[in-house]
Amino acid sequence: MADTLDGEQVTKRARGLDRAFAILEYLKLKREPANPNEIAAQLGAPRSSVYELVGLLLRQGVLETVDEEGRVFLGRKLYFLGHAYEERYDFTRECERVLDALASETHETAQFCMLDGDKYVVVRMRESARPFRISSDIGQPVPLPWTASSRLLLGDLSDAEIRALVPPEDFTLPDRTHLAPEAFIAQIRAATQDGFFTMDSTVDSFTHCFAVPVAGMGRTCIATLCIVASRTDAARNRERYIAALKAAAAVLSGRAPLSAAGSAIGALRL
Amino acid sequence: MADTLDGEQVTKRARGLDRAFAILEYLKLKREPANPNEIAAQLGAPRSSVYELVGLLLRQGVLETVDEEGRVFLGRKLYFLGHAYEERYDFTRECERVLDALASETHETAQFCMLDGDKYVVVRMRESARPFRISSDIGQPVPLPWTASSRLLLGDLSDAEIRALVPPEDFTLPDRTHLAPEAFIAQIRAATQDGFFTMDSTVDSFTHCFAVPVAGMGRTCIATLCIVASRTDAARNRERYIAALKAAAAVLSGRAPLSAAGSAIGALRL
DNA sequence: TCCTATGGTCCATTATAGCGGACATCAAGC
DNA sequence: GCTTGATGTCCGCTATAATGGACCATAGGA
Repeated sequence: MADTLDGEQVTKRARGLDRAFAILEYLKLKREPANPNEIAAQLGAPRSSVYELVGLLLRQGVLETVDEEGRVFLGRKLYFLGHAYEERYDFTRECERVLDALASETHETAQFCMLDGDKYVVVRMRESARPFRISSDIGQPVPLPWTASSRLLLGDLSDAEIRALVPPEDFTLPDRTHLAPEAFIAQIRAATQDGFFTMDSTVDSFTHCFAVPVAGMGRTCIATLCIVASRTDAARNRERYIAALKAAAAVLSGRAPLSAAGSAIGALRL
Repeated sequence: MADTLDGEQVTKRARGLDRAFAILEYLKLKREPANPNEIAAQLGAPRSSVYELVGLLLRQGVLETVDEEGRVFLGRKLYFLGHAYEERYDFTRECERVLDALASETHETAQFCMLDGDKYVVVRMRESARPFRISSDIGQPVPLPWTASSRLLLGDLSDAEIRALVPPEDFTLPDRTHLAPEAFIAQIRAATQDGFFTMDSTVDSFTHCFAVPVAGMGRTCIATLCIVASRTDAARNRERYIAALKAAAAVLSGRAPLSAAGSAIGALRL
């Protein structure tokens, strides 16, 4: 497997730092410990390199040994760094309150979502009491075309930028059907115009997703607020949910971290 | 300034990975954005190296650009990685509940603390409604001798290991007085024997700290639970607080992450 | 018993990452 | 205007990090 962030030119040797974060990313995705051997195999990276990197990361407390078989997982240091990130933006507190309000008002699952490179991620979430499980966990990257939010998140990019950003394979939906990039872009333009987007979930067959943009930093959409509801609920309460989302987004708009703005553009620079 | 983790032998060139995490650590401590120039100066690192590293970390989303002047801060990717760490241990949920119980029962600030290399850190905290501010933020490293918890956290180490672990300068307390290592070790032995330790805060003049050990993974203390109270409250409720802490620790003991066990030992290996 | 798969260490080679220092820019102070 | 300091870029040198592959140990399975 090649680099996740593929650099400008094809180099023979990978940079230690990039490999290190590939290891962390792998563990984040897998969500359970692994031994260096396995990590190397899954990453397609040289074993000797991975063993060395893992050793370094262990020394730093960025990885931790989990059992006697040498398996490792993400370490406490990452927790502290993540905590410092959170603390920086009192914006996050605002976000929590807005999600609470949304969830208690609609009794549905409410999410705050952003771009992470060329993927969509849920940043914060308030789960409803409803029995069904949600598609995506916090921080787990999801191909953009699979999500309602992406129709808003990419609103500030040109057609060419969108095509450059989204990997071709991401246009294949979970049900193996293919979404034409033109159709995707058309939906983006319409959604950005409307100020909301809704669609049936692509990852299950019984939920419907609502998304509205959170504006800020001179961009029309640096994040989205979403509701995930059962399709029957969604049909019954469509207008109410959209109104609730728009009201919530109004609270948040203009308060999000500046850094959010650089996200998609940063990915394009590569 | 030399490496924070000083390696075995003195090498001329620092490793990129170590520098990178030194940068992250610096920003975590500073708790606000900085430009690469300043980071390099503060770290005593070559500017060209720091500029390159910062560039790489920005590409990874581990750092984020914060303003037009090129200042950077910790990035969203760290938040996601930290979140994955948290999620891994349902132990954390248990911890939250225990802290809530402690806080509501005592109306004091309750903390869950661990070792981080050769420092003490607060991992989780429930702040009381009392007006005074707490000494230490989550994830901020504090010299061990300054804290009540350290008298328990180091209980499994030998005298020699303790002397090797704690940097000499850390024996100088915030009020500039010096604590003799022998006295420190004697307190550790006594506290470990007693199963608790209390002392007036070293960082302010009006609070008193209570700490009890959380056992697990074959060690007598992998973490501590603490209460920070005003000195008058502390005197009035001493026995009650200790009892509450011991009960809370009993709930947690045996459930903490295995990885915690490696912490102090790992630091000694260097 | 041998054979194979899995997990981990070690080492020489060489591409390159980290470094130092030159250079450019801009703003402030005198 | 000239100087100074703070910021960022660029480039060549060389110490060394990343690599491939040999090697070893262990555990099953045939």
